[in-house]
Amino acid sequence: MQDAEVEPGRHDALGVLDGLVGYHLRRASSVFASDFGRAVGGDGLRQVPFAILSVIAASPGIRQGAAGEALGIKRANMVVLINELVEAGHVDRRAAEDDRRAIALVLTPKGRTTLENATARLTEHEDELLADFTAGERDMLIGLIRRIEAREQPPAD
Amino acid sequence: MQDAEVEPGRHDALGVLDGLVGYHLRRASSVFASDFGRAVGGDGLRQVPFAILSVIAASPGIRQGAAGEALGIKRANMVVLINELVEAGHVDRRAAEDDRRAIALVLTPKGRTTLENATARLTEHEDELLADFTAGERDMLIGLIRRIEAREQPPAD
DNA sequence: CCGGCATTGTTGCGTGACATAACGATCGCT
DNA sequence: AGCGATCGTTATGTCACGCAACAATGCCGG
Repeated sequence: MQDAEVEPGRHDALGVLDGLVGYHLRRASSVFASDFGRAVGGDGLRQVPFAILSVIAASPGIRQGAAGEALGIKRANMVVLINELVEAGHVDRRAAEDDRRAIALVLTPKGRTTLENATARLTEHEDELLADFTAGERDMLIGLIRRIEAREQPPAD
Repeated sequence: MQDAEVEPGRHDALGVLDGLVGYHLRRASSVFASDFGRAVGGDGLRQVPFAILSVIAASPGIRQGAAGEALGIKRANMVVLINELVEAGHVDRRAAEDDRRAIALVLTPKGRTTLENATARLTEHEDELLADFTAGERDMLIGLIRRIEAREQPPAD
């Protein structure tokens, strides 16, 4: 047995932090965030706007509030984000048919191609980042993470 | 086989987003972040400062820069964070012995108890959040996430 | 020994992703 | 008709970053 403080280098000296799932989740998430930037950041597309495009594509005509809810984004913050996407020509605001307060969101053709291009480059980057994962490990990972997401708690009201 | 768009409710209609590991990582990380707030947020302790306390406890006398590096925090941002911790009486700045530019960080007794209390409440909360995970699944999860962290890329310089 | 260069902490500023509170317009229900 | 809930909006604040420039100090080659 050697002295305990000999080699702190390998997996760092994080202390109790190293045993907490939350910390590792945070770091891993930031790794993917940086990679997102390398993949599509050059086009000025950020994570949240990309997520919004994806949701709208999956449910054309979705209400602004519903889109935000699916992504855990507050209505107040959606406004600015949708403004951006409209000004960028990726999204059209349309009046909802049955509710004059609401706004229905649809992708423009440009928005659709932007989403497709970004998705292609993004999956490519993810494959690279997860190169040493087997398909089974990758599914396992997504499965475990989804179970965590399911435990999300409402903000107490 | 039913129509594909029948029930978007259950696991949401996220579109391509649902297949991307990065997105799920982000959401799961935010679930833990909220839980962190519920666990120790009342004491005004945030994730990053807590992480710093943990690193200092693991390596007393560590340089400010080295502590930041272990956590992926830029030196510029460490200044404010350490200021906070010093003002809160959790950390002492000491002059490094061998380098008059550097600063050696140590926990105060108050900092140590704060760290211990937070750690206790935190692991408690994590156990709750991961209640339906077996020990094996939990280890599996941490293992997979750590492999992602290892793929972190330097900021190009 | 001394002049250039890297490193340490620091300051200032910008940004992205949130939160919270208050408001007008509209809807639904009684 | 009236009242509360809901939808989008505006304003404002916070947290966790990022980058650029700087003084003080350390290191090293000539």
